[in-house]
Amino acid sequence: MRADDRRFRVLRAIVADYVATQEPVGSKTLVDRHQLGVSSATVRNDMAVLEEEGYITQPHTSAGRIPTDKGYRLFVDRLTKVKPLSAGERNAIEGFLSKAVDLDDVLRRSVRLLAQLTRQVAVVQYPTLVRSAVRHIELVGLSETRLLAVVITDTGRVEQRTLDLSRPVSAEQVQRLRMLVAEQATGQRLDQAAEALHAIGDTGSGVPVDAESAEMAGLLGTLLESLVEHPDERLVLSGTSNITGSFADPPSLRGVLEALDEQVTLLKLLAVLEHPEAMRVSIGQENLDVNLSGTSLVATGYGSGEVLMGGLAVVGPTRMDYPGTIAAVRAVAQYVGMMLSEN
Amino acid sequence: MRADDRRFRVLRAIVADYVATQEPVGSKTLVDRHQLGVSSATVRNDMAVLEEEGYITQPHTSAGRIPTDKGYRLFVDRLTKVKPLSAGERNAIEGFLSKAVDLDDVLRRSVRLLAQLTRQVAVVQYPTLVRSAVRHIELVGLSETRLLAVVITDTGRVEQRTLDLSRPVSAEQVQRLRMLVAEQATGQRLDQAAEALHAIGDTGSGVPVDAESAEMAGLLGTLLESLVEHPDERLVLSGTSNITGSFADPPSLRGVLEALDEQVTLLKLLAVLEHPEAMRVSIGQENLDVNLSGTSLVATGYGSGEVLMGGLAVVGPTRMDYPGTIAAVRAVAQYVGMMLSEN
DNA sequence: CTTGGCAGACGGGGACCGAGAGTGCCAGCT
DNA sequence: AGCTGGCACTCTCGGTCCCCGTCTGCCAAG
Repeated sequence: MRADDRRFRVLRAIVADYVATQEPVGSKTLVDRHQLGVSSATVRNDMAVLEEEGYITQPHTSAGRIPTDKGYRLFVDRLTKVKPLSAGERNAIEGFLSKAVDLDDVLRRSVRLLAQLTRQVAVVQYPTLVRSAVRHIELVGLSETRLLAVVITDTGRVEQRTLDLSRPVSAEQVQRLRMLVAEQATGQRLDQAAEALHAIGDTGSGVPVDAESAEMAGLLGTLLESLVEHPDERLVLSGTSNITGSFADPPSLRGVLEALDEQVTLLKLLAVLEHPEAMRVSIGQENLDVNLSGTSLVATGYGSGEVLMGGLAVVGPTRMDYPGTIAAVRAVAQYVGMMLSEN
Repeated sequence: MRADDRRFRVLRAIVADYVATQEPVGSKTLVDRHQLGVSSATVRNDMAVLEEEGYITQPHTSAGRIPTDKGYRLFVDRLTKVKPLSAGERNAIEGFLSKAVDLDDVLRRSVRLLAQLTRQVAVVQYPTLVRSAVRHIELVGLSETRLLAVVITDTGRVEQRTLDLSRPVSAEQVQRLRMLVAEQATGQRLDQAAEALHAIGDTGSGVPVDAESAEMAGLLGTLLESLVEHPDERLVLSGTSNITGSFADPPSLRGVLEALDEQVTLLKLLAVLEHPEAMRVSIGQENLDVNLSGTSLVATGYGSGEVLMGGLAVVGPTRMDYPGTIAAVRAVAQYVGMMLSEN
């Protein structure tokens, strides 16, 4: 398999050169710039094979080769050592993030930082509330059938959701419910509180309540569950201007910006993450959205310990510095996780 | 002043044509497309005068003329009738916005709508909390010297701010403060509550408190004031992809995106608004930011009645349909104001 | 299996040119 | 005095042509 091995080295060299120069790379420049130990003719043969196997392609006859999505995929899959960030960079990250005063600030600083480090577009998802305990739940009647629930956790996070009720409730009922909820949920972990609220109304719960309150308590319980399970569907974006250089072609640039504006696609891509440590690279056509067929997404989760709190990603052209981006994404994710756990 | 009058009509025609076609407009096409009642030669003379006065310019010798910033300024200042939106459009706005379930949703739908209506970039600022009453204030100790204050208003808005204390406080002190604040502030309008909190510690307030609590109450008071006075410094953006067409030139496009990313500039531009009805158009170089020297900003405030709650704007190329944009911005601002007042 | 050599293909860039659009100016008309 | 038609001039834009350089594929020899 020595020949196969060399072919992979050729592919790697092509990726490296193309990422650096943004220009199709030919056999001669390849042997000049990398120590491949063979002549350009040999490289040409290897390139012919690589092309036949679909790893590289030429934009037009008699131009150099550029990697295909499949080529990048192989390159990324075989990445062994992710070059760690320099001590200076790590210090810069820590210094910049530690100045954050609240959740919004942490997230905004993180995306910004990530965008600057990678010179691409960065995205961070608002975190979930796993493991937090309920400090207070406030209920506000918006209309006869709409209730706003505000949940404050002991970690200082605040979440609000609207509740749609099946039948109208009176102000007194809301007031009673408020007391009931305070009694049952305060101090508990979110999931426990959810359970407790569901239990109300069940026979033998020991808490005497009317039917409406029981229903609403149930709704609240489900709401708490959804707070725990479903990550917030908000995203923070930064560095949009960085991709102007990467997509000179106006229509494709427009497409990318549209996709970023939509957010739906991004949320879907981030939703597949299941573990904070998981690093997912999605290249070109692998993204479902046609608008993103020219981009790659480097995504990972963040959280405290094993618990996934949210996702974080970098979006850039398929022609990007994967090792560098992966390193930056991972590092920032780790710091964000730390910042959010230690509170 | 008949000649002067005609010259203005020529300028108006140039603006109209240039906005429509995006191409420099010459004297002949001008007389063809508009009923100016004079020959092209006369128009040429007028154009020469307009150019000398700085209202129009030619990109290069023997091309048509395009309006300068000064030209747009005159055009906008002399705008009398803002064409009202069609009934269909108004219905569409109302229908789309009325589906919103909470504040975030209202704002997101508004920007989105505005971006679609104008085919440009839309910005909305989070609203202030004027006139709201305090339903609940929750305090969470983050560290010995940091306190998170969460304010819930009767309108269902939730705001959180961090408080930096000059000396460490104990959990019991925070607990005592919580009771105190609940007693003094709940149910009051924000500004009244702020006053009440400041009054604590003053001689003769009748409320016996220790020095630390008094200090913290004071801090809370100032915090409430700042909630009332300073608009939230968050913005929601939409329609970024729309400007790719308007700025074919990559570097200038990048500049605009950078400015939008920064937000600081936008916040400054929105900060000058003082009244919900005020409509402010800032053209080209009038924007302080060099990155925005090719764009115009059409901004207005929104709120309930006389009270300004926040700003709302459209950013686009100086070559934009001012009457249409102004109409759309005004209409959306009115609806947003309504949505946020009626809650 | 590798290498050097060679012919062939093809895009990019520069030079050239003609068409078209637009201007400025002037003389004449009202 | 102001408007108009005419005319000469200027300049950009788009198309064509052609050459240069680069890169490939293939082949025969090591």
